[in-house]
Amino acid sequence: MSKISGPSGPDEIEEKRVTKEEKIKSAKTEMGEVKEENERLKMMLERVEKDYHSLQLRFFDIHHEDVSKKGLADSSTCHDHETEELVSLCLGRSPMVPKKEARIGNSNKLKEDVGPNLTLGLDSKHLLSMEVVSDFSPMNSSEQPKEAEEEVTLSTNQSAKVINVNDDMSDQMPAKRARVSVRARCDTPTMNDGCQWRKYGQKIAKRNPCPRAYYRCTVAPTCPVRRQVQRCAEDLSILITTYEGTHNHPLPVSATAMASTTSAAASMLLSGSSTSHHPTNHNSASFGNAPTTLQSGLSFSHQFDESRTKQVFSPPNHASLHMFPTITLDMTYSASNSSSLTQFHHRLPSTMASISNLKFSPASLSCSQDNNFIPSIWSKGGDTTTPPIIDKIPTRPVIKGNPYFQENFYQQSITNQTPFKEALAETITKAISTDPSLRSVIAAAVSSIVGNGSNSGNQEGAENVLGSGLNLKLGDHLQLASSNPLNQNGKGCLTGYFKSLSSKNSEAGNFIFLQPPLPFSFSKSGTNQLNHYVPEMNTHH
DNA sequence: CGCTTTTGACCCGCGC
DNA sequence: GCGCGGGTCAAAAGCG
Repeated sequence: MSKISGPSGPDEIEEKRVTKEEKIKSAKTEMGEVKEENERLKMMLERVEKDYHSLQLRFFDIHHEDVSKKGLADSSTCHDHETEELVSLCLGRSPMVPKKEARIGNSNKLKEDVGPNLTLGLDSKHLLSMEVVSDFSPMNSSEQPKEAEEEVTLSTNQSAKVINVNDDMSDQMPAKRARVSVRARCDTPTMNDGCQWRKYGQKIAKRNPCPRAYYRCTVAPTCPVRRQVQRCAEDLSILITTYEGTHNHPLPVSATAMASTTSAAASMLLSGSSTSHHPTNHNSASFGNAPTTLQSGLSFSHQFDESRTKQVFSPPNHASLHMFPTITLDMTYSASNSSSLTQFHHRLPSTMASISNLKFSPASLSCSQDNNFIPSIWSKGGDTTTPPIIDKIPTRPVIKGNPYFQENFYQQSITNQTPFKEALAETITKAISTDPSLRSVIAAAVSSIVGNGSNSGNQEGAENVLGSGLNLKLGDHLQLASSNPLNQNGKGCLTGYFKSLSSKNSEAGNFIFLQPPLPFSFSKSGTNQLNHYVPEMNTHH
């Protein structure tokens, strides 16, 4: 093998030049292809949006007719609808949207308003699971929520790599699940999220004298979803509900709100690294350790299970089964209650302090015990044990009730005498209007999520999307969130939610996504558990 | 009677 | 190996 030495001859230089040009050419070609692909996707999205709209309009028409009939027939029903309107505001519609538009659906308005943020009821192949894991796994499909649970993709950078933990990481890291913890002020034993839960255990956990109750989803016998409910030791009015797992069954519409919310939150968790560009997140070197704070309001804190706070800053590879990455949705701050904000700041450990930065009450869970402020429509059927709804309006964008909101507004009206609607509109509007950065932050997070989920874990792609300012993508993301098996029935909800948001406030779209949107039914379990959270010391262990 | 809740026992992983 | 703590099981009790 002779080695060519000495200065390159003119031929060689020419050759290099040609090679360079070829490279440039191919790069250009590639770029062109990508652009085309982008265009195609946009077109597709537009098409789907159109379809969605026409369906939605039809729905509104039908619904409106229905409402009108019922309204004429029963004045009490009117009241219900009022409540319904209120709730629908929290769910699918901008708080600013006049009820009539929201309900009846001004078609022109709708068409105009359906911004790129609209989330569509597509059967997204991207499963945005509550499981951290499932988002990145190529194996991940909605048919295999359980398998997804076993996959682990707690990558600090969560970058382009698609990791099938079963193959790649199972040996290194034990199975981890994303947990979504919801903190909300609630005087009742549990927040009613629309699902049916069966209590299977109760324990006194360390560092909290209040017993922790364990529930499993009983909607389907095989559903792996677990829920833990515990009062906050430092403020008994705060109820901490932690969800873990992915429903492997269709959910009642009333349950999709929480599912959407938790899946969205889990998504945030998953997108930890990408959201870490947020100024407050510089310390998020390891996955999920830093609180993700949305400055203008709703904030997520990534952390490990609160009961294991010692591990909060453990390196990711210090993983143990105990280290469930947990994202906390803090709904404890009521916009009308500035003092609670302050208190919360003081109470929280430093790592949590930032999450108290809530400027509105996005809560959407109900305290199941307190039926007083539950829309009468819910209790109409008399059977509070069954999730209302599916049979009535399967994909209803206007949801009947949002107990979470109810809870918060209940509180607000107690303290402020503020009417529900006004309070709702006020809080949401505030949050949205006071901090434009919120939108971008959420968009970033969501984009990264989608990048992970839809682009085969290609975060780069998500960033590109984000960078290109394609709000478009946001809708996708949201839909992704709602396509979680957790909320298989929730597409309409989230979709409507967003749509309305985008319709009235272009900045609101992303925001809502983070809100726990919804309607919840009353479960017997909820009402029977009043005493569970009164610190009972009779628990075992 | 069937379902849910209660609650003591048990299991498992971790740290020492 | 042992103790601790979180989580789950399952028999008994409760409830409608």
